[in-house]
Amino acid sequence: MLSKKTKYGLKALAFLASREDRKPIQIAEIARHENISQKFLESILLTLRKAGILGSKKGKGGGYYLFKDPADIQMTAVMRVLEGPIAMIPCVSLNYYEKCDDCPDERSCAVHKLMIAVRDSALKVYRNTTLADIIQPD
Amino acid sequence: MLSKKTKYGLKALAFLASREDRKPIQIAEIARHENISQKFLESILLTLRKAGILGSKKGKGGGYYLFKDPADIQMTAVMRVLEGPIAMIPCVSLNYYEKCDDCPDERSCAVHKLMIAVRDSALKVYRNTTLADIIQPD
DNA sequence: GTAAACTCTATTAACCCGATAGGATAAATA
DNA sequence: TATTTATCCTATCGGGTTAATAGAGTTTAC
Repeated sequence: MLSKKTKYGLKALAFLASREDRKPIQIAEIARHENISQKFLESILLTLRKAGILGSKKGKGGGYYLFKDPADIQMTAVMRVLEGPIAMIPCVSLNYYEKCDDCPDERSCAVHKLMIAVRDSALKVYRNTTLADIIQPD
Repeated sequence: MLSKKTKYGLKALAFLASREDRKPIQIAEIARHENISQKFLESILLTLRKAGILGSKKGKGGGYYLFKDPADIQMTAVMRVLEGPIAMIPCVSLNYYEKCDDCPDERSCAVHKLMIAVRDSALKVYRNTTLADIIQPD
């Protein structure tokens, strides 16, 4: 399941990207527009800022804004920050590899094999999709 | 994240499929061979039986066995039974569709769009992979 | 009829998620 | 410099899910 954190984060990013200007938008406005709990959104935007995807400005006239052009923001980065590893199981994770305790031999593990295929297919989608792509109407 | 339920279920299926004969195998033997808590595995195998993927035989000499040929068991079926819907969010689920409360228009929703692509890529993998495929060595 | 094995329900502990609260910090402006 | 605006950060909490365990019930082979 996609977490609400990721869902809200994506929606917020899409909202920011859909604005022509790059002026800071306040949390409250994003929350209102996307029907998101403001306090929860606050923590999500903070995460995205720490990950270098958003910039922020404090004080009056402050808010959040995209750091890069939407076409330069890959879904791989966004998903990793919000949802965590793209792999469904640590033993096939590129960035967070971890061995299974119970598995004597990865090469002959059926789960491993299947999950490699799933990971690769998801990666392909995330790598080929940018923020610009998902705000376009069909 | 892949649940342990799914992981163990897949391992058990792979173990059953790797046996040449189709005689019933006891839970205890599968659990031992795959390093799985026997009681937990018990409930998983029961689920797979109710879903028509496994057959069982009670009493002495009983156990679980594959109902069909491994090449006829698609991962779509297994994943749906063990892990649930393949879609990461109900609004893009083929079999368990549900509208988001907060989303005024699906067609213009960035999350929707991305998740459709992810779902399709996962489906492609699961549909093209059978139990026979994942027990083969590379 | 007895032992072997699946069936089913109930319970538990641990963990994670979504949400909220409250104050600290920083910037703009008058 | 005082005030207002808005982000920053930590802590907490309820509820739900997951993984695992326990135990009694039922069916079958021999």
